[in-house]
Amino acid sequence: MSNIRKVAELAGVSVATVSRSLATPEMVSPKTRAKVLDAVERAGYRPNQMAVKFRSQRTHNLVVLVPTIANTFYARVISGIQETARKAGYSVLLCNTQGQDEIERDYARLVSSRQADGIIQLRAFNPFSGDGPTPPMVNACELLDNAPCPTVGIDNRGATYELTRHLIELGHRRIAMIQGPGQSPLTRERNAGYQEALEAAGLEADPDLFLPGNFTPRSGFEAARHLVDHANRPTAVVCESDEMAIGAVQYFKEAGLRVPGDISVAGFDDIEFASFIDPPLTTISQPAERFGQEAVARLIEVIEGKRDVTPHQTLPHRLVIRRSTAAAPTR
Amino acid sequence: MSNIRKVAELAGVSVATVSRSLATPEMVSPKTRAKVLDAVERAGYRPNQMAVKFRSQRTHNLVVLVPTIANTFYARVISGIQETARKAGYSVLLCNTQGQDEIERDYARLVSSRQADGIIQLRAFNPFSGDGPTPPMVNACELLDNAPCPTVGIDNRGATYELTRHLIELGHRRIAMIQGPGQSPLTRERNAGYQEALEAAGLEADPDLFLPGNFTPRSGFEAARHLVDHANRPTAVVCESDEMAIGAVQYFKEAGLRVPGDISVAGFDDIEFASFIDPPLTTISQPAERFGQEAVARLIEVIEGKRDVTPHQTLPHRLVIRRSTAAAPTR
DNA sequence: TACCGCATTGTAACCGGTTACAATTTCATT
DNA sequence: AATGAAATTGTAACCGGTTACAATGCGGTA
Repeated sequence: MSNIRKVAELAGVSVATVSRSLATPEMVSPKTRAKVLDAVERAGYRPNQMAVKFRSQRTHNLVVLVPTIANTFYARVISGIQETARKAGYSVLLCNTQGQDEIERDYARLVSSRQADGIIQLRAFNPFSGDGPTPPMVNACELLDNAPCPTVGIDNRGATYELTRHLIELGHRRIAMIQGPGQSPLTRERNAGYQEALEAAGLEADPDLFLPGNFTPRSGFEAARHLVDHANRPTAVVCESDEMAIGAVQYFKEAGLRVPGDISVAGFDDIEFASFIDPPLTTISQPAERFGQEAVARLIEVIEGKRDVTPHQTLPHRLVIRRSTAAAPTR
Repeated sequence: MSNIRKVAELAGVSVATVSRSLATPEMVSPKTRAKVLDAVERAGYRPNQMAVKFRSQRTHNLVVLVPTIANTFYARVISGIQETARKAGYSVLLCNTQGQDEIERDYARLVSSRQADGIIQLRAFNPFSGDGPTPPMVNACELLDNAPCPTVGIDNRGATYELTRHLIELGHRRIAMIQGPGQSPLTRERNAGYQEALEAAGLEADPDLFLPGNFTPRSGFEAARHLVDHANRPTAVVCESDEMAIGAVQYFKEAGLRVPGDISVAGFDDIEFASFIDPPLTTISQPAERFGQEAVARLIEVIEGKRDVTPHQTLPHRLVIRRSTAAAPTR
């Protein structure tokens, strides 16, 4: 494999001149540069980027921690990350972590071992906690409380409030909630928005209508089963993801219920399939690609040592009303 | 940032001994190793992996070229890649290419510039063509003809044949086909399987029933519109992806047709949503994660210079019959 | 012609590891 | 105690770039 010294020899100049011809051409006379470029061509020379990165102590790699790439919402965020990173000259090291702390800590070591300049986390977990000062990191999707890093997201509480309120305005009084996983701030925020909307309307929150889920269609399907079995069935369900909403709709239909005739279902995220199922889903649309774009922009600012990087960035969401929600059945 | 020389000084040994204590502990006496490990601890030393990679000329990075990460089938393949790569000590550089040759060639340079050891391509395009000898590369998903590299996939022709035959056996005579994008070998193979099944049953292929698509729900939706407008509407449709099948089903239902009562729809891939829509999709299940696993295994073999790496690997598919296909309506 | 300043080019140190080879130590054997 | 092989450790070159600093070349001016 040809290196800079071979090129220097071929061109009859020093290695420094070769390096400068490629990196800072304005420092080299046009005549010399032409000689060098010709030698580069003849030698089939490609700079060894590992050497460059090693020498410059800057890898131009970004680590992205994603719980599961098979989630279409995350896929959109990643597309945004990828696109912006590419434009800024960064490569993306994508890590599928299944939401496991241990795996995330493991991948986070890519930064500590200087294989990457920074990290974008899509989940509310700090893989560096207790490890000294946090390296450049940004959180996309979730707005953390007392975050150790800048975050990008929507107003989850407000969005869920709107979604719930939409159902209340349609006359629903018993409204169930199928939650996201664990006790992530995201789930907490959405739960809070739901509760607040009920309270504001003077409705009682029935703990039996508060079901756990994990963002997969299957978990929505299972949760729906519980609701149908419930003595006092709700007339509407808010789901914290479209995937779960799709699973729930499917269970209701299999159980012989009409959506939205007998029960209204709302989702969250507005994934592409949301408008291609029957009935098309009422949901909250999030600017997922922009999450990725902004997250990369913030991260690069941190990496480049910019001061006062915006700590929280709240992007706009949008309530999208489709046909899965309708007036509550008149008992 | 502490380096190996600081540790050596702290431990009172040479840098070589520090290096050996970490990389080949059996070459160092237990007593010395203990001293070194203690010094490593005290110095908070983390080896600079960029230096290691640069020196060893092996990056342990793999580039993955994916047309769009937002496709749940590709997402599964990537999960398989990721998992296997991780176990083998490789990191994955994920590149969303939107199926554009130029972007792919660009990312492929990550290998030529020695930022990665090899590349996994999910599309039928050789980003190195005309660039001298092809670096380590493997193609997952598509079985190329005269491939420049090992490939992993299913028997697309056979699978589509089975799927079409299933519809024929249900009594369908007019069967439409919504195709994949462009003239990829994958699309060609599937088209061929469809044609062969028709021929074998003595059916005429109507070119009007042969519609273009691009794997998205929207393209399936649009293609379905053409079919419904057609004077002599088909009674069944084979789609080359579940996404398109879901879009098609949605259009048929909006147009007042019953699926499968009036028209049967079959998909391809068996994505997670396939069983969570109404009606659940008849489809071909592919071992997507295994594509990724096997592709990585083959690629590592190539990288490590193993000879006679299996050139084509055909994995088993499975016809999954659900409720979106049924007997043809009796005129 | 001698001298100065600027543009261009060359020399060599450096980044942080790995490893070939040499030097030293250890320890069983004679 | 002397000997020698094996185990352990040290020295220094090396990977392929970048860049500080020194050296050289060139044109213009006194």
